Amino acid sequence: MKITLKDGSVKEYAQPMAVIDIAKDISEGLARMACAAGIDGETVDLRTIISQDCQLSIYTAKDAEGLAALRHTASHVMAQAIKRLWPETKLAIGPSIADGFYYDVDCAEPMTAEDLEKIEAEMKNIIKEALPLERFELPREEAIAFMKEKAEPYKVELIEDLPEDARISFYKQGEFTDLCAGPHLMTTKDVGKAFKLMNLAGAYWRGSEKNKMLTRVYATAYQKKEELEAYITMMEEARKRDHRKLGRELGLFMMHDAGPGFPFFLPNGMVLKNTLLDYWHEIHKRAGYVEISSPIILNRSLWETSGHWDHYKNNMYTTVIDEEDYAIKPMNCPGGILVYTSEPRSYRDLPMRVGELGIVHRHEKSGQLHGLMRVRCFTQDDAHIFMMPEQIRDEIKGVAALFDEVYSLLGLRYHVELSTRPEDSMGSAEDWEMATNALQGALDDLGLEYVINEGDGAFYGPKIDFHLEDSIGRTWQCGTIQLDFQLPQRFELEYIGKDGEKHRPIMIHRVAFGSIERFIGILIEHFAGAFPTWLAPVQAKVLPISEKYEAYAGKVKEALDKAGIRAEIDLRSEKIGYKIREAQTKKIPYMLVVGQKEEADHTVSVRSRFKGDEGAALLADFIENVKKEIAARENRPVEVKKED
RNA sequence: GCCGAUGUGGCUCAAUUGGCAGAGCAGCUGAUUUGUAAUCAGCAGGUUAUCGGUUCGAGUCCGAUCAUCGGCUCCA
Repeated sequence: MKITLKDGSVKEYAQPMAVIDIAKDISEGLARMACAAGIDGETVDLRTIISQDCQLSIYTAKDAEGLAALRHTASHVMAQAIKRLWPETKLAIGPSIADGFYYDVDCAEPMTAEDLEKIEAEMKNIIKEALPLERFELPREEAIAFMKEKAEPYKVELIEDLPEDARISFYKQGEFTDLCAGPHLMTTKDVGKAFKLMNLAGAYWRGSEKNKMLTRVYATAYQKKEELEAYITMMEEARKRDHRKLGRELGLFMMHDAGPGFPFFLPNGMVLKNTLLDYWHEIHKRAGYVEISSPIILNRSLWETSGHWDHYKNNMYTTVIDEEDYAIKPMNCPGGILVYTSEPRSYRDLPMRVGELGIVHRHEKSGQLHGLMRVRCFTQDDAHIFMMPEQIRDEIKGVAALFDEVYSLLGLRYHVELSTRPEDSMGSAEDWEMATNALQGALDDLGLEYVINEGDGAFYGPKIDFHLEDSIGRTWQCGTIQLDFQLPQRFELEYIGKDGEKHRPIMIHRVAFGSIERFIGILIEHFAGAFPTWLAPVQAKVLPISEKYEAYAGKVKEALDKAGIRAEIDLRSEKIGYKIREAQTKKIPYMLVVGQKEEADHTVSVRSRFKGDEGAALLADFIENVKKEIAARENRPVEVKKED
């Protein structure tokens, strides 16, 4: 194909097979695009062309697809480098992901951090070589033979899973060829310099722990060096907000070898926890919930009825008392159910919303603990709703709306997942359809966006999960709404209907925070420890300029105490700058500087952690304003200051 | 549980090839009495995660265990 460039010269190109061009020579790049897409290059200001299966698509350089192609090509370059350095290594898969890309490999010798540097160096060579990426296809059988010859068992397995009549595509760059659907950049040179190998991890082949564990090399790549640097800086900043670090610095919680996975809440953390629970009580009371408390240890026969003894025993702490088996509860549902069965129920009682702040213990395997996010003992802000089938949709709606209110108040971003009937489910198809429709209908009514996880529901019913983000973008399931047909049957729950007959209620299990511990972990990272005033363990700190003003400072503190504002006083013989610095690093919302002027005028000099020096205010006025701010549970802009 | 890494005062980190465990911050004591992000001096604080091994000698090398970190799997 001949193309005439802007300068009048004529260049000939092979039919593009895989093309992405982040060319500096825009006129040539545009010419290629014009050729490929059959459009007039001069009228288009696009920087990227990608071909997939010979179908050309055009993206701007900023498009996610363009970046994904860059990273995917980088992953091929990485695999090529690894094969050059250790030819015996077997390749598995190497996709682009949200923050970069990875490649799973099966290597004879364990890889080390130093190896990453070697790989990076070899990748630079490959990029310098500017190897063109050539796409070709083979029929399935030939493709299998091809990968067998290359002694790549994982690739063979992948191809064997493709349909009989499939034509399998490969991408070749120099001596290296990989099974791949594409798309890719035109040459290895186009990967550029903005890439970095991040770390090593283990990952099971095909995500199953029954399979061999492979070595996963994580890396990232960007189009521009500045973008890569910005990403690395962002990750460093994010690490400063790690709840484990802030939890220690702010005196919120601690861990101890005496109980791995069992968090200790420190005084400041308890204030935070209790404040959240006060809020929880308030909104649940308003939403028509009652609250109960059920025992932490219950006997074996109860757990057999609930099914936990059979299905969850490995995660349960059990003990023998007076020759009888007991278990510490891993979930609160049986307790709630026993309360339901404590007296006959009428349709008039339904829906019955039974809340419980239940402490549960689960023996999570050692490798899965993570600060407050994943612990072995936690408090669920649980509730069980017993209802008639026709009430499902409205109840779900009420619960989802309540969750949205909680997350919105705190400015938390979340995403919703709807999980549907799994293969080994119980209950009739009609029940499942009704329940799933109810969940979906409720989400639609509320206008909430959600993704559907087909077949990912619990065996007893479909569910809606609410996922929140931590500081480095990992998401954690917090809220969940689960419909349950099974436990009402196992416990033979009943209510007397309008018709005078016995009917079986349906249950919802739901948590808004999920676990208080995890939710606090999320909040610490979300606010970078600088909580809005209503949540801050210490809301104001009185800072006398010198000993001479201790008496007045004491009066100020007393007034704050009386007004219900959580206040402390700093009586050390330090300079005011030192006291401010410390209060600031402890992320206390208000610092009240008091000296001669303030004492004479009955004022306080207000320094806001967020806004800096705000000048003098009458003590009474300050108290009124802060009380209002606390009562309204005002949010605060999230910001991380330099020295925090 | 699996793969890889790490473990030194409360915290952050030093300690050349194996050769006397150190600093800053925090704490305590004293001096200082201070006006919006670090006043000065002194004191105290460690069985180098634990157990075992190699060695004349181990924070350092080897093994096991525990915990933590990054992932995988599982999950709130």
